[in-house]
Amino acid sequence: MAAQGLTREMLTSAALRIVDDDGLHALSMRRLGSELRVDPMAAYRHIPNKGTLLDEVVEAVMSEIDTDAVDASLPWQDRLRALAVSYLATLMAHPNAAPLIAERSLRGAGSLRVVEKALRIMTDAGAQLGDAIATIDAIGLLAAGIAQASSASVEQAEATAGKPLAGLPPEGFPLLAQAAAAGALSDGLADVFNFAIDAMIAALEAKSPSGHGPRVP
Amino acid sequence: MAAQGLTREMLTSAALRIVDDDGLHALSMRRLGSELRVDPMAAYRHIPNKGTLLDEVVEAVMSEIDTDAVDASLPWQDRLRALAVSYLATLMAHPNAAPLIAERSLRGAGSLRVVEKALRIMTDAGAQLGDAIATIDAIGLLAAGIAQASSASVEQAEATAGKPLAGLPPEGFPLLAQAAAAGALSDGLADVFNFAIDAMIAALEAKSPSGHGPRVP
DNA sequence: CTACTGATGTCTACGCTGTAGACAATAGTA
DNA sequence: TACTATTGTCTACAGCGTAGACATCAGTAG
Repeated sequence: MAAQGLTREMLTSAALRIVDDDGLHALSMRRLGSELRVDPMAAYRHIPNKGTLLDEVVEAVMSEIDTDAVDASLPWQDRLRALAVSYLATLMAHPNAAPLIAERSLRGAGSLRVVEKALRIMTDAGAQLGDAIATIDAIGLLAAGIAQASSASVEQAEATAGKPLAGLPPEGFPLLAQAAAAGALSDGLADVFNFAIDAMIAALEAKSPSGHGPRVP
Repeated sequence: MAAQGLTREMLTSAALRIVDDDGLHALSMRRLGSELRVDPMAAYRHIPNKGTLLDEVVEAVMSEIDTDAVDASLPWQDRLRALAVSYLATLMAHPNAAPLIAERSLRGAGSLRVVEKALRIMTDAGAQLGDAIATIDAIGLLAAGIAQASSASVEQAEATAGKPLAGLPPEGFPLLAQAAAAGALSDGLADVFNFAIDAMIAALEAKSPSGHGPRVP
């Protein structure tokens, strides 16, 4: 007997809000119900189980990416980079949902739309389909990992009392200790992303038969 | 009153066996206890909570990697590749544990040992520490993603009735449909890994001041 | 207007989870 | 022999996802 009736969209957006605000572990059917002032079981009139609710949340996040925002007149390298950056930005806007996305993307149309767009950018530039898939796979997983890592200190590492390496014996791991001290493991994650993207783009360029991007009309 | 007394190692190896055999979801404290013919609560005499048990499982898997197996006389590119390949091979030997490793590596000495080794290979070759970190981050996340994806069809996708893209409208996603038909999304995952590694290595080579690998004595 | 039908929200209950706290039994030492 | 620390057992609690019965309502056919 809520306002005027539950909808799938209300469930999805409430679920995403819970995840954003209080983390993935806070999203339970009971919590979802109480958020919508409704019996926990009411959700099951609109979704078959919690798994599909999670899929819908992933779809909601992935649909925030505007694949048409990349300027078509730019060279393919820049378009690919722009798409990847906006993908990462979207994940960073919902870092608590990143594990979800890493696990359950490639299912709904919203996610596939982004992948298809990236594939087209690369194959239009002359890349092999297999190499293009390798590139988005690597970039997608990396972005999810980065977004997840960026929120790990907030949600999860509070159980381990601080940074991942805090309290580690610096002797035996001199390079890691040095990197941790320089903040390269947490602050420099955007650099990680850029480095990987540039590496993949350069590899695609090297493999492409023509020296510069071909333009197939 | 079991055989002669529980140990942390018995718990860890039993936990890993459960994960390997029946998946991550099958690992509960009750199941762990029944596997060892012991009360579920007995485990808590040796570990503070389930989370540290999971950390131990990650450590056990990571410790299977033999970082000294890579021939030190090889050029750094080959050594890095060998290390990455043996990392992926280890993950593929425990695909059900891959999500665990993606989430909880960089905590115990066993994991850090591998990372430190990779860092040293790269920095010895003249790479910047930041670039080296970017490389292992990307490779590590990618390997975990690949291992996870390779088992996803077994453990998880049985709920979604088959391959990720099965039952998708091919129109609208022509490239993805083509890739799925060619098996590039499941069979070609090793190629994804090789492509990414080669790309990262090439990027490191390009950034390194000296054209070929320097040898610091 | 009545009676039926389908949709939607509610309630109770089951088996599962991690784990706190009391109790029992055993091993090692003074 | 008596005390103590360690380790396994038992019971119990709050939480989880969700199956199934029941209640309430909107819309339609007679």
